Amino acid sequence: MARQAGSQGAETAERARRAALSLFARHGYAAVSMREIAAETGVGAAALYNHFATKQDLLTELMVKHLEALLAAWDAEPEAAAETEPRAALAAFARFHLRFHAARRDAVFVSTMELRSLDQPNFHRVERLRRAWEDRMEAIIRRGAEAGIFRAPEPRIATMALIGMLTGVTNWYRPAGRLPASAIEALHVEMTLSALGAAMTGDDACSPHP
Amino acid sequence: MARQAGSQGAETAERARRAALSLFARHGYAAVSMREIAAETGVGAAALYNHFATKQDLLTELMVKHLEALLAAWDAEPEAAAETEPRAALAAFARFHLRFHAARRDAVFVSTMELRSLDQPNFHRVERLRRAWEDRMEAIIRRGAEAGIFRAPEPRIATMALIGMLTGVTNWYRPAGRLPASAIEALHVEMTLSALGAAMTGDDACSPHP
DNA sequence: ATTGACAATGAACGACCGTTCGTTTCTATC
DNA sequence: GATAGAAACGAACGGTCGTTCATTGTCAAT
Repeated sequence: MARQAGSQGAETAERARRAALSLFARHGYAAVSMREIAAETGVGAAALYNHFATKQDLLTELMVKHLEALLAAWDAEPEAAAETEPRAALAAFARFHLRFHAARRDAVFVSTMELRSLDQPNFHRVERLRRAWEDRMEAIIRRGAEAGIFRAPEPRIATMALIGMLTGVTNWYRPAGRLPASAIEALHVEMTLSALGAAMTGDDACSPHP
Repeated sequence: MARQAGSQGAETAERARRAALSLFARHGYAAVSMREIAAETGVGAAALYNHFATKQDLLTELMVKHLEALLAAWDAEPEAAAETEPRAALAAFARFHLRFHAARRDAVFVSTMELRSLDQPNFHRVERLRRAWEDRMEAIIRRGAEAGIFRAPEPRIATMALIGMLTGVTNWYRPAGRLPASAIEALHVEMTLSALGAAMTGDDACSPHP
C-alpha cells in the first residue's frame, strides 16, 4: 500500500504540524525524533520529507506561522489603532496577548523556548517577528508615557518586563486550576496597568494625570 | 597518559559542572552530548562517569545546587525576616532575585527551561525547591495584602506574575546593553511595587494606606 | 489508455548517542 | 616500598538519529 485512497497531502502536512507542535512543546525540539512525529502523524518517517525539507524547516515553519498569525490577529483588533487612548490600548493588548497565548499554549511554548534550536538564518527570521510583537507593545507604552499617562521612564524596559509577565502565564496556568481564565486575565490586566502607575480600579484618582 | 599529575577529582567534577551548565544553557539538555561536555572539561567521555552516574543525574545536580543556593542566600538576608515591613521586604526580594539571577544566568536558564527533561522523581525534587522559592515571595505579598498595603486580591497569582516578570529579565538582558544592570534593577523594583499599588517613588501619597 | 506528478513505503546510510568495560597510571597510606 | 583506591584512558556495545533512495500505488489530465 503506497498511497491511501482519499488521503491528501495538505491534510498529512497539517497533521504532522500538529503532532510536531505537541511533541516539541512537551519534550523539546532536540528530544523529539522525526520517527516519533511520523508515528503520531500516522505515516512513515520518510513521508515527512515530502512536506518538509528538514526537521529544522519544520520547526521554523511552526514558529513563523504562529508569530505571523499573532501579529495579523492583533493588527485586526480595533484597539490596535494608533488613536486608541493609551490605557485602553494597553489593557486591550494585555487581554489579547493572554487570550491568544492561552489558546495556543504549545505554539507559545515552542516559539519562546526553541529559539536556540534555530540555525542562524532561521533565527533571524523568527527574531524579527518576535521583535515586531514587542514593538507593538512598546509603541503603546511610549505613547502613554509621552502623554504623561504612564509612568515609564524606559518604555523598552517596561515592554520587556510586562511581556515577560504576560507570557510567563503560559508556564504555570492550567485550565483545571482554582481560578477561571477570566479571573487570571482580569488580574493581569490590572497589574499591567498598575505597574505603569495607571490602574483603572481602586484609587483611580491617583493616576499621574487624572 | 591515564591520569594527569596534580589533577584532583573534585576539580574535574567542578569543571564538568561548569561546562555542562554552559552547554545546556546554550543548546539545551537533549542537544548536548556527554562527549561534548567531556571535551569542554578536558577529559574523555568515560571519565565523566567517575563523577556522575548518568547524564540525567548531572542535570539534576545542577538544578538542585542552584535552587538550594538561591534559597539559602535569601534566607540569610536581613530583609527575609518575617517582621520586615512588606514594601521593604518585597523591594528587597525583587532586588535580590534580579541580582542573584543576573550573576548566574546559565543556571537560571537551565533550571527553568529543562524541567521537562527531568524524569519524574528528579522533577518532583526540583519542583519542591522551585515551589519553596515562590512561597517565599507569596508570603511577603500575602502579608502586605492583609495589612492593606498591597492591592493583591489573589496573592498566588500576583506572585506567579511578578516572578515571571523578574525571571524573564534573564532572557533578554545583556551586560553590554544600553542600560547598566543597576538601572534595570531599579526600574523592575519600581514596577514590582507599582503592580501591587504600592509604588515608593512619584505620587507616594497614593498608596492605599499611607 | 497513457502519462506524470504526488504521496506514500521499507530499507539503508553514516554518524552519533549514553553508557560499560578492562586497563593503566597516579596519589595517598601503611 | 608495597598496596589500595581514585581517576583517567581507548575501545566497544547496542541503539537511535536525520536523511536519502529506489520503488510503488493513486489520482488528474491528456
